[in-house]
Amino acid sequence: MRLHWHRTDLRPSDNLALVSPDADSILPVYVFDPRILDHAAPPRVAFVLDSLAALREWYRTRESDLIILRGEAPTELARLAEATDADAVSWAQAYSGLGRRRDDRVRDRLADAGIETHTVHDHLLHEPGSITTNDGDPYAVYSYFWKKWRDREKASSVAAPGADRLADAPEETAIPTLADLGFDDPEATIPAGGYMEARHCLNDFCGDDIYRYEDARDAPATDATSRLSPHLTHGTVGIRTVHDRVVRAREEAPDDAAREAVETFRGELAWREFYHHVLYFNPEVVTENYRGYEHDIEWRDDPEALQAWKEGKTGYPIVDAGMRQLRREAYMHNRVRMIVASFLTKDLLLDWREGYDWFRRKLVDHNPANDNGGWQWAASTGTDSQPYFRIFNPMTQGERHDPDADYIREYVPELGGVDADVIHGWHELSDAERRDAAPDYPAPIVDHGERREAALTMFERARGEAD
DNA sequence: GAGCGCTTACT
DNA sequence: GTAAGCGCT
Repeated sequence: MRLHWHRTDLRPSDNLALVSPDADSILPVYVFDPRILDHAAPPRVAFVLDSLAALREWYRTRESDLIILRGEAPTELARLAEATDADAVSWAQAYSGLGRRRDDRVRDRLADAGIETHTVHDHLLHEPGSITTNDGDPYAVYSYFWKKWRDREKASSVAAPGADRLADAPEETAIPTLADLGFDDPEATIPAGGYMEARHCLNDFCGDDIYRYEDARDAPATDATSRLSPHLTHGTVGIRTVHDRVVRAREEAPDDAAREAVETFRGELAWREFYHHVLYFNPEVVTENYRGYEHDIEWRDDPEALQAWKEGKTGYPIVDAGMRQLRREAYMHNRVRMIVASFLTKDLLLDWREGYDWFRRKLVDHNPANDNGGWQWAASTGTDSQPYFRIFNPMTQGERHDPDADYIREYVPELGGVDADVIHGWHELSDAERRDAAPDYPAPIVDHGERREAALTMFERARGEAD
């Protein structure tokens, strides 16, 4: 008998370890480890609890059960393995430094007890090290990575294990509540978790919105995105299942433009894999700049500006709408994530780590690979060597991507009755005009033009080009 | 076959 | 500005 340790693979089907032929029967287990929970936050834990309930139900209808444990993973898994006479424990390979260190401790502890461990690469279509430059190095530029990733053969999804492969549970265990785990209720409404919900998301998206993804993905008011990100982060859907369904959508595409749109979405799956590879080969990026500068970047220390950003009260409507969406839904449209990240680092001149930490606490889909990759891209400390210094103009971005200001008005009620042209020109109004239009919405807390120059100077100094 | 200069493109 | 490919040595 083998234990399967579920972590970010909260699904029964398209789960490689559950169908690998090396065990006659499998007993599934999930562990709430305080060392890992230290880095978690209410939105993600709430999503996990929801997903665990669905997964446990799947096992229970097959006369097995998901064992839920609390405590340090090495100790708990060794104890359960001994109690159930399991001779092995399997899990899906982790790619973050924290996850790999934890898994090393588990592997050592189990080896001491004479228990085998099996790890499988399950989270990515192409594991780290399998897509490299012609010299064999990991890529630091996405576009070259994409060219190789795009054309490489992908594995197909696998079925769920048959009931005959599942072991009887020795005891019934309870799923804890958020309060049991020491978390407050999230302030946001958390999207439903679970493998069924993930399937719905995937099928909804691939039946319709995927064909206009190219044109509509950057319009947050339309939101023609997949909403799959929490499911991919927590593994309520398998990546092979997603890719198979996307390829089917491409085959069923009505025309070339629709086929292109599907390919654009496939590019987003490649970004996810690219950033996982980057994190795997550079685990320190969660706290350090990927790109070295000659001197430290002299980020400002401005707690009030940081607080205004977190609360969505910067006086830049598109930024504030995004930050309010985050608090309300534990989610933010991806285009707006780029805008608020650029604003934090290039307008408020605050360290990307502050933004990354807030996202880590608030996003239901946070994972260190994608989130860190996105933050360091916005902060100009990451991969991609850019020919120009990237600074988003928050007004232009708002006008271009939310022209009717529908997204802004949805999330910023103070601007509810205000015309789009007034909203997009908010920075140009006099105090009296602003009071007149929306008395409860703040004036811009910084001047974008001034801060743009200050950002350029800050990075010139870091490069050692100015004093 | 590594080491170079040249070219190309960077969401 | 710089990573990566390419062709040449």
